[in-house]
Amino acid sequence: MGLGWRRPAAELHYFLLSGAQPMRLSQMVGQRLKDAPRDAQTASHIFLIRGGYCRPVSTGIYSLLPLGKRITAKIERIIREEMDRVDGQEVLMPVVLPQELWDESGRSHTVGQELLRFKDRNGKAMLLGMTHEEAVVHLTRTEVTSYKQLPCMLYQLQTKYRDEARPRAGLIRVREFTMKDAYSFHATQDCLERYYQRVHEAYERIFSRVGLTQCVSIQSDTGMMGGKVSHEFMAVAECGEDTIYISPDGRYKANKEIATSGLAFTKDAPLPLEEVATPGKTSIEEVAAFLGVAPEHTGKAVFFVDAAGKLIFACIRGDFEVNETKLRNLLKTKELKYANDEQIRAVGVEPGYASVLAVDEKKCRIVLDRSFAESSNLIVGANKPDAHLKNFNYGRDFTGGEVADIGTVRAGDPCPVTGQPLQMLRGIEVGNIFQLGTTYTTSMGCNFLDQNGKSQVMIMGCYGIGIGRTMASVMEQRHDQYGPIWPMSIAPYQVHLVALNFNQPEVKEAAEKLYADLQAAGIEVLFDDRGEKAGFAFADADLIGVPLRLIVAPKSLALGKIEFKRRDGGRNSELLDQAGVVAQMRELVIAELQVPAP
RNA sequence: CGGGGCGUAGCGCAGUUGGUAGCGCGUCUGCUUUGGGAGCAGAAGGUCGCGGGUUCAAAUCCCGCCGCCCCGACCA
Repeated sequence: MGLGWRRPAAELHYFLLSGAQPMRLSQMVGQRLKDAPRDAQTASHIFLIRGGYCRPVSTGIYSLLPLGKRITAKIERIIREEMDRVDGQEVLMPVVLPQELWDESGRSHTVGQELLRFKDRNGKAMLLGMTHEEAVVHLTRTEVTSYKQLPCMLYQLQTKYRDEARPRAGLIRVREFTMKDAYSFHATQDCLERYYQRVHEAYERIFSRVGLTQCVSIQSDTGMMGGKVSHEFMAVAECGEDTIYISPDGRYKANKEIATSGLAFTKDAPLPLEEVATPGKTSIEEVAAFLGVAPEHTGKAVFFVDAAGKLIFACIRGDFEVNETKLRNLLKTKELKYANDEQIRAVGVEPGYASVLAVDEKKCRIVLDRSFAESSNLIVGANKPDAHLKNFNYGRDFTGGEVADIGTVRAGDPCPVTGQPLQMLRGIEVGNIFQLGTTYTTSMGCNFLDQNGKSQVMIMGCYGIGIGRTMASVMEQRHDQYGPIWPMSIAPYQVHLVALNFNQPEVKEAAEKLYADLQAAGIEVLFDDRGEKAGFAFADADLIGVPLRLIVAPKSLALGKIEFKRRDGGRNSELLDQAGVVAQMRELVIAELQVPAP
């Protein structure tokens, strides 16, 4: 195609992608679109499609176009560097795995429909890997057999498939995606914990280097695994699926599933229990309004059915919501559904007017949130239609059930550590790290011989990062109304060269020369050689989001100048001397890559 | 899995009472333009999501299915 590629300057070779040619926009595959598909709603989804970064193939399944591939390649490169810095060794494990491997770990039975299973031509049960603990243990248990080989860490960048119930928001939640997954093996728990900390620091460097402006690590729900430590790295973004709470000084960070508040509840002197008529008032809002009190003076009853079909009677103060994850963890049940009226009546409770007083505890399990048990004189159901009880006091009127923290924290509730009001944010989970322990190494027999020649079970950690999701998250955090504003570290190109009035010989000549000189200086340059009108060219440049932009045009050229504009600088631009442009671009690129000049 | 919405050209959309499909953007050709998504002239591009039914006639009415999006549930 006669792209005029030249060998980059040796000292900058490090920063270039292998085989990364410069590109003429007239030849680049991937149209920019004026309108986004109607279903694209979040910023990253809109710009990923409009900018020609990727295209949908099926629900939650995308092809990456050259622009998107260049960005993910740079993210992957940064990840490789940081994984190598913590002594990781890159491997590649298969996407298609035999089910028998997952039978060994037991996960073929415990994982639900998210795991895509199929049979090969011989009828052998196969599956698509959604994570690779089994595969990596399969490798390690034969390759690593001595304490002398420990600790070790293997990582890969590989396609994962999860048959997600509901993909959404472009690349943020998909079914097929590239993940960096890493697995470490240790002889001792202490070694795992020290290594875990190193990976935590590597992750902080990764997310900083790829240009996330706000990324926090929070301790996360360890679910029924119990006792294991894990952290989620959350990119703060409005469209995030997870809710996180942070104290103003950052000392406390937790996600909705495990967050607690430092709320103190006060006990007033108990008043006599009294029945009041509340005809037709079944919800907290109705009852509170009807009786002229605030919701915090009421008690709410919420009914669930657990996996075994047992009814759960949850009590919480009227102004709080039950946190289903906390309740599920407390009950050690996998599944929790809202109960229907029939199921509620079956234990002798009147829906809408429920009271713990008349319940047979043998038929259902009663859990009381602290907000309910530690408040006084609450309005609760009278367990008969059209009536409530005033001045209910736990401890006096009822003593059964179990008291626990099953409430959802609200924005502004006091931090349990600092007492300051908690800030509530939305986040995208871009990575997680997990002290797995011996779950897989025990079940799959991954052992080593220690100094005494005794067989021991290896202790394991695992560490994931979603690549496409990271790209989308950076886009969520760094964009304006026109498109993304890429940081130099992952920008698809470093300089966007626009030629206006490209049909004029002097423009063409100057632009072609500048294009060649930028390449020769080792700079990744995207050359808009289409000769489109300025507005058209600029709108495309904004969608591509390259940090540095040079414009060759007749007016400035007549003065011996090249116009220079930053993507993050609004519409401001300055004129640079033609002679010094390449050197200046080189300096800026190097400076913004945050590495010392060679 | 529950609730809601949508399937007509690459993208965004219109299509009335049933009469044999159109607009804008994009694409191609020519000319004119050239600093924030230009103008004129011409052209290409459609199993109207799929299957069945009603009818002389279906994008339009009826039945079934599929796909896609949003909210919720679920999520090693």
